[in-house]
Amino acid sequence: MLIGEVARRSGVSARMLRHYDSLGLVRPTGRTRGGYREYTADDVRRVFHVEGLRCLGLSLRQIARTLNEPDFAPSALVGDLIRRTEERLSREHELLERLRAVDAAEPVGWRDVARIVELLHGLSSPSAARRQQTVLAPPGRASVPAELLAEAVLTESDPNVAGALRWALARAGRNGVASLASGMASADGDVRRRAVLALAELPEEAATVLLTDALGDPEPAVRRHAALALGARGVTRAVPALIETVVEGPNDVEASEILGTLARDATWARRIMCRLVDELAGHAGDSAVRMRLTQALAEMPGTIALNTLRQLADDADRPVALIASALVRVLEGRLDVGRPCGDRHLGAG
Amino acid sequence: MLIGEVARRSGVSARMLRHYDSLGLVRPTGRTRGGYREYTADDVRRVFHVEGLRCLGLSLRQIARTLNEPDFAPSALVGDLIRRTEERLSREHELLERLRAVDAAEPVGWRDVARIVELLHGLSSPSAARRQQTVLAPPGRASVPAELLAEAVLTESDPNVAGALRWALARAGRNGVASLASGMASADGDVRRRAVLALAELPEEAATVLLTDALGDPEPAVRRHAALALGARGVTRAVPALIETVVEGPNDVEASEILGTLARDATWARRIMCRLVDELAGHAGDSAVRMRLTQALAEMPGTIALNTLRQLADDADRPVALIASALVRVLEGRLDVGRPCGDRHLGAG
DNA sequence: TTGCTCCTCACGTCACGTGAGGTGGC
DNA sequence: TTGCTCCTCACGTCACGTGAGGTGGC
Repeated sequence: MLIGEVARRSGVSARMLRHYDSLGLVRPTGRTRGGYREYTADDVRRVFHVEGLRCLGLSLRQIARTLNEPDFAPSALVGDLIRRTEERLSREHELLERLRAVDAAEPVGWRDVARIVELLHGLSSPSAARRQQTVLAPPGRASVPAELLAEAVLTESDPNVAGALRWALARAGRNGVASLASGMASADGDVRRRAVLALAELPEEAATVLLTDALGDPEPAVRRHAALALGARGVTRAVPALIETVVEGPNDVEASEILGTLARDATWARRIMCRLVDELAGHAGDSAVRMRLTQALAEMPGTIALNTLRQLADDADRPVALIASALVRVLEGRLDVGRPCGDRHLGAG
Repeated sequence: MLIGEVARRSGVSARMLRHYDSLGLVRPTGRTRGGYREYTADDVRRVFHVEGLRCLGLSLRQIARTLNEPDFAPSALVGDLIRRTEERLSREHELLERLRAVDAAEPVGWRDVARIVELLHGLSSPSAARRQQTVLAPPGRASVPAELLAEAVLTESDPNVAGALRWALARAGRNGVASLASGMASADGDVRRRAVLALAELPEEAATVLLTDALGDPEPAVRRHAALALGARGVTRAVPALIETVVEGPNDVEASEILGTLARDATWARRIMCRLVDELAGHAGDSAVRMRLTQALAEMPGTIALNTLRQLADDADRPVALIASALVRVLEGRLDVGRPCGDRHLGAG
């Protein structure tokens, strides 16, 4: 079979078949009197063998080794090819991320493009100080696109840099919410927590909606931060998660204060009181939880928690009783200043 | 600044800086009397600009255009780079899949490797006939690794080829179950359905476990096929899904037969009867559903459904009443042959 | 004078494509 | 004789690395 026919059957160009010949990869068994290469069926099979290995990413040199060195086993080389491919894949992935970030920023000219790349480098620098500086004083004094800030805030582990990112994000307009929304869909609880913390500082309605979804998050910290942010916005759907926050511990003081604010509405005051009393009864054995709940009672507006606290002052749990009686005294003081002339008293303090 | 200093600061090799100079990308503003290149601060800025664009994947030629042609806008080229990167990414991804498939097959020599690649090509051919042939008569007459068959069965849309794949998979040993398990974790309902159909033909205990999990699948077709396979294995946990299958329609005849077999156990006979009667009452308005349930009653062993069917023969729903009375006649015939001499009767038929 | 830096020129990499200039076989 | 296929030789691609052989400035 002449070279053209082999090329047609195998899809390998005649040029490459001559190249294979010169490298010794596939030498046609014979030549015609005119010097034409003549391939046997076996030669053609070799061509297919070579193509098979090439489509695994082996170089022609490596294929030559597989043909000439009988001890050259596949396992090590295949493992190596896998590793290299994974590396290329992750590099290409990062490149794509950069390109998409540039595209999203809608640069006007190439100077803009170069500036965005510099910014991306700064935001993903291994040095926290450099990241911080990039957020606070971006190159070219231009503003950082909100999408980039949102992307960065989702992976930022340094609390100072994260704070700076949230600050900048809140000033960067509404484009960040969409990126934070995709962060909320992450399987990684830390990413969702960072997204919630950033959403907490965005005043937009869309942020409030996402925070409300986050109340059902499997991660307690995510629920907690969502509840605090929503409570501060007066969203009463956060009440159960706020109560949970008081019970669980972290951020309980803040949660108690917010519950106190929400309880300015008479209906909600009743509901919240009811939930707090329920939880007190439900955690009979747990002194720490009951102390936090007791302190939450003291945040209720006016004196609506006074009778409950008086009962708790006689509680069998000593620390709870002590705190409750101290709080009763404070509230009774509040009763005094609550009299018609009370305001003057306070002013005189 | 001399070239070495610029190289150190920018990370670009002196060789490349000379190359940039020769291409006109970054020409140092001056030369010393000795002919040394002298870069100004502005020249160095240009070097960084060029590096920024290079890390987006622009070729040096393209960067030269961005510098020399003021009308050369970023948008089109960036879009093009994104597309090309996505293409490379998907090619690299396919390569990685191939390499992993080869690695998993633990080839002894390079001939083995080439054969597996040929096999992969055959299995992912756009021609269904070619895929079919690859499964039934693999190249080199070697057996196809179970993992590859499992991978292929998860994406195979042609019913004939899928059937051949399941047949081959059932013969290929137990290695396929792990791949099918990852198919069960897919977000794509079609993939999970194909996985269940393949698991149904694997006798291993691990397959039964996965099928049991599939009873809780959100996709009705997945639950249905899992229930049929489990029921056929005598797994009574499939009963609720089998009842659901009778109610929903597709595969109801098969589901009824399996329920009949499971009802040979007296306890389960009672439970299944109870569920069927419940469903009959619960679908008062729906003639089609009630007909399927009535036919399922006829599959109950012996004559345990006879009284229920007699009641249904007087049902207000005409088609249901007609079917029920026909079935009552059949069952009463069964009563006859149930007499001591019945067997002889049957044998004489 | 001794290192060090810089200079230009040029080859090699890798898997090809694309000629130029010439010839064999129907 | 006219197309067609084949031959060899060799340059170009692309972003570099690595010399060779020589020189400038402390």
